[in-house]
Amino acid sequence: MELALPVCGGRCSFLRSTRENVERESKDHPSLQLELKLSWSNELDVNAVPPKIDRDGEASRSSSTNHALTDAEAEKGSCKCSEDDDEGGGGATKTRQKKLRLSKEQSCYLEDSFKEHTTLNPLQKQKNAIAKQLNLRPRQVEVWFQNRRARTKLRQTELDYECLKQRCENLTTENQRLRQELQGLRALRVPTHRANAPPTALYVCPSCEKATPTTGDDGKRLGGYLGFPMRLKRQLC
DNA sequence: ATGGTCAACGAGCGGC
DNA sequence: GCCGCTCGTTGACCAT
Repeated sequence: MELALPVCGGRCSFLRSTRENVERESKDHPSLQLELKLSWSNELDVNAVPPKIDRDGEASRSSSTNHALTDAEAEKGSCKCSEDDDEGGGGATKTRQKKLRLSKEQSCYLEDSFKEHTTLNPLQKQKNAIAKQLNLRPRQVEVWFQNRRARTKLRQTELDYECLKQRCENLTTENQRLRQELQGLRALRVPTHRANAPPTALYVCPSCEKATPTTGDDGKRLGGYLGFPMRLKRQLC
């Protein structure tokens, strides 16, 4: 089986490439896919033996997408290719990390943790526990939570925007309808309206959308009588 | 080739 | 001063 070249020359990329290639090769073989799925799904077993890789090409037990550790690396708590970057530290010789995607299993575990709490609890206990569980560095867990919160906020902003946009469109439509209605009523306007009956003003609270009819005096106080039998004003409750 | 996604980072800020 | 956060950005990776 053909293997992709290691991206950063380290074991992690090699393992990642191995897995991706295996998955790619298995696309046309459903039974093999099932086997692989089961194989990948074992990765979270912290008691499992770290993956042994056959450099001749066959992954005897493939690793996670991002960071599978050798025994030594697991003990050190990091599998990163550059050793001088633990916890975001590093000196003048610091080299940039290659950006490697987290595996599905790692992401799922982090998602589950995020569902429970969107922030890591203090004293680094949770962070370290998750990091240990997933064979990641605590810094990676921290960054993942930061980015995840940012994504949540962005999604919410997009949702809010869509919601406001929809409301704006609805109001525009309603405005047009009312204008047309107004034109029709203007054409039918009867003078006795002004003399005998106070005009009805309709106030709609923009927050609760509740419409409240008011007296003519209210209408005058809030903007003056326009001479129309019905008008729409917006005012907070 | 290009645009989207996401891990990673640095700056800046506030709480303790 | 330290720590953890948000925000903006960068760069690797991936799908098209």
